[in-house]
Amino acid sequence: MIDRVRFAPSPTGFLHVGSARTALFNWLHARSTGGTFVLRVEDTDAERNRPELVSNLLAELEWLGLDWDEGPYHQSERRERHREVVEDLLGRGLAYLCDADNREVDGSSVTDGLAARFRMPVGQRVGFDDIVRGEVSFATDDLEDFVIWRSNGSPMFLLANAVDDADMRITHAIRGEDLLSGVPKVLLLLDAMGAPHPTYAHLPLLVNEQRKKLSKRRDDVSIADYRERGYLAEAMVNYLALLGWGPPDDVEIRPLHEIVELFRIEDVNKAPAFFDLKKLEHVNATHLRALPKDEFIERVGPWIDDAPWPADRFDPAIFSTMVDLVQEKLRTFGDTTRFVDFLFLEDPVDDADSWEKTMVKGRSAAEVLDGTAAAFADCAWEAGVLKDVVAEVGEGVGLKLGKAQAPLRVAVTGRTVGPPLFETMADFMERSEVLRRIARARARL
RNA sequence: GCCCCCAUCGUCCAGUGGCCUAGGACGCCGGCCUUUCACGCCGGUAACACGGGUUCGAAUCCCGUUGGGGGUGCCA
Repeated sequence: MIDRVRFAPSPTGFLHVGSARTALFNWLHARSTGGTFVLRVEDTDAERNRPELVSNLLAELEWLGLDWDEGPYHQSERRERHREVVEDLLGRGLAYLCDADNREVDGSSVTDGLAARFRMPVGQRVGFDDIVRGEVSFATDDLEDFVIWRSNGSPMFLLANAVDDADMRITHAIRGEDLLSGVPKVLLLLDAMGAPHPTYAHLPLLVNEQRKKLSKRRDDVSIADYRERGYLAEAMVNYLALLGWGPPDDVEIRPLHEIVELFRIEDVNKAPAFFDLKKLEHVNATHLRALPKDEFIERVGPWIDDAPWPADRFDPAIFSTMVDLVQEKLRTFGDTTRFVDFLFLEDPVDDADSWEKTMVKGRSAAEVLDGTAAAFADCAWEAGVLKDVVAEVGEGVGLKLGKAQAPLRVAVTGRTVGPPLFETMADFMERSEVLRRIARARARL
């Protein structure tokens, strides 16, 4: 029998990184074992039963490359089946109807205004063998009768979850540890239906710096936000795979297809993992550098289209050459424009920190600008020559090239950080424009 | 409160009784390279929460303590 796993998100309007990690681990298990990955939308709550919320979710899963084999099924479309199970339980006395004050009411069919509760057995212990956690058990005496059908005529999550897992013949329920304590109730429900138990694997939670479950309010948890900031899908899934799992050969940064080969759900750890943006950036930068130039240019397109310069000043040919100079310096696609914007902007940006650092606190800014302006006026317009000129001017005021080029760089590009300066000026900028920018900066001093 | 889970460098991962004077990665700190930044290279910092057992031997097994987290809805 082949394994059947499912990702069963509740549509909240966006894909949360924790959910993405759960989806990824389910997908990895399916792909690495030749199993089936089912997508099921848990929208029993009427509030969440909105198509546009679901389509966002699907789009992000597709972006991550997590393709599903079945579904998406919608729990909201299975209400009759859920009702049937509830009424069966009522008929057998395993559940009972109750009113708004939680008083038991006679009857064996669900009616408007009445909820149904599952009757918790007394004195039992419900246990299971979790793939990542081992043996886990709960005493039914610590649990209470729980609602399985709402008075508004809809099934509750646990009921729908149990019925759907059974009907869809799910063999492995791989999901977040926050759902661990709901397992005994589901098991009891499955037993009542005479359905087999799936094997559970509860993944450690993703936590923030305070070691609390990642929260929508305080933390950056939206996959879409990371995508928009210029993170690569391949970096995102690569990093997510590293939270709670590690490759046996210690090679952390690698393509998804290799992870599929190495992944085993039994190797997942139990301890919560901190979502470390610094490491994500490192993983992303590594994948970004590895992109072939053509592909980089194609994929960075949206950020270029969105750049702060006037569209008619942009020159694709210049940009293409600049890619050779800046691709290795970037951490995300979103970083790209600030490395090249000075070439396409009328005037360089005014970056306060850069100005402060070189023009105000730096030594001899005026002398360097005056000296280079004078020498640039009639020297050969070649990178090597420009470099020699700046080195010479620097020498005159006791600065090495590294320091001497700083004011010039800020005058021309607006920033202390950027591509190699002399090559860029010689190849892509007019002498007159460079002189204009030097003069412009000099006037501000 | 009650129930459940967790516990190796700041962080992620390795380690499943001897190969551990605990390994890799991110970060951080030095150095090299260098026209900035980055990359690359070299080096460094830094951990088995604590206390009892079991054993010839424990990061690895057991118990307890402490700490942290999750759950405890007619949300999922």
